[in-house]
Amino acid sequence: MDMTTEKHSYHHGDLRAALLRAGEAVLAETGVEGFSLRRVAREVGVSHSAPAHHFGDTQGLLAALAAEGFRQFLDAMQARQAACDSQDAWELLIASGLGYLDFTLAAPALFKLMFGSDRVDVCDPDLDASAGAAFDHLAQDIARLRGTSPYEDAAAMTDVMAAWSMVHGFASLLLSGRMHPVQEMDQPAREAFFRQVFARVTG
Amino acid sequence: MDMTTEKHSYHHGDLRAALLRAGEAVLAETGVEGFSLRRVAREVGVSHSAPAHHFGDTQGLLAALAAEGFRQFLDAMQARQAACDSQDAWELLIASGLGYLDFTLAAPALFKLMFGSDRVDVCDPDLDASAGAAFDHLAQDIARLRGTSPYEDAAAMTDVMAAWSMVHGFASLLLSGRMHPVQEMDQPAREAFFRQVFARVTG
DNA sequence: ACAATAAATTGACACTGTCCAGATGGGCGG
DNA sequence: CCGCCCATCTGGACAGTGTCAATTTATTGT
Repeated sequence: MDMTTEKHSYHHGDLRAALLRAGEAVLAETGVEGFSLRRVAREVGVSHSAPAHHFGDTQGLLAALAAEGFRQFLDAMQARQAACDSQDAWELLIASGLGYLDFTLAAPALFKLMFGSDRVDVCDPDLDASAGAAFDHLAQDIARLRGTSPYEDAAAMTDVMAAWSMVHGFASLLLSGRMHPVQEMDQPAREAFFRQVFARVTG
Repeated sequence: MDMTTEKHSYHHGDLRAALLRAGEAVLAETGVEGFSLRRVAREVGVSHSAPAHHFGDTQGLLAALAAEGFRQFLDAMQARQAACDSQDAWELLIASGLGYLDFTLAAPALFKLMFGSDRVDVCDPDLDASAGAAFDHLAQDIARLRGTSPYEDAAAMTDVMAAWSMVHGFASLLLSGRMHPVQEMDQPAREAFFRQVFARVTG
């Protein structure tokens, strides 16, 4: 009766996890548009329609990958904050922004999938939850900075949207290849430039 | 001679323009990921491989569509500025931002193609030119506001990047469906909210 | 042990993009 | 006026793709 508890090896071991791992690799290699379910199955060494039993269709697997992506995304922001010397609220917000950029540059295809693609089922509850957790993290950063929760204070929510728009636009344009001046910078220069840009958010 | 729709010309007047028109419609209907070259050909009423003679492959047609998109994009910003009462530099910049949003919401699939897709040939010279023209427009807005050209003054270029990141992030998140509070607003409320957010850029 | 059932395979269908050999007909020099 | 060249367009072929249906395989509960 137990449905999907990872107890023992069924046929493959646990195909679901293997498919996710291979799916992420294929996504990184081919991009969202070139992503192929059959290719992922081939990579793992199972038949072409094995994935359907775990994820339904392509949208299902991509939604699972996007959900996993949002968790890594949150991790990247928290990692930067953990490595932050100061505990100043503003420095911590900057750290989140730098983590945002870290993730974007480390996993561009995943980033595009999470934010740009039509091929992912946006109604997936797991995806919605992990995306919500990432949003909450940013809201918390602003709450620490402003002293009020964005969920109660409209002005603080405006701050959240401004900060999010700024860092997301910066990351997104960087990936789109249309921000030539910044693209040629090395990492330290790019981060210094980002600090200058992001400083505008507070006013 | 006559360029209006005349039926069943064995060599079809100008197929290139017809393919672009149909391509835009198909793109709007199916999105980037569902875009199909054969579908476009079917829509126009020619054989499935006719488009290749004008655009090479799918990337070629999509690049042409993206280039056309950047021109409409520039038009949208200029239209808002033309309808702007004040000639104040700040108000004109805001108008560009509102035009940016107009275009994004009117042609979401085209927007995603222009900025997010891997399926477009980014080296296409026509695409590069029209994208550059749109960028120049924004640079001019900042030049008018700051009194110095971004191409000569690094601080002004930082302003350009900040303004562009902000409006692009806002538009992009709106499309991605992950900015729920703003999504439920009607147009006047959304524009008022955008003004609040965008005001952060100057400080 | 045996049957129920989840997991994975196989085959089919309708698509897709791209290549290639072949028709079609307009524009050009003669 | 004719006939030829060649860009334009056609239709078939091939290798992929996603998704559905019917089977086979192996694990689990009783």
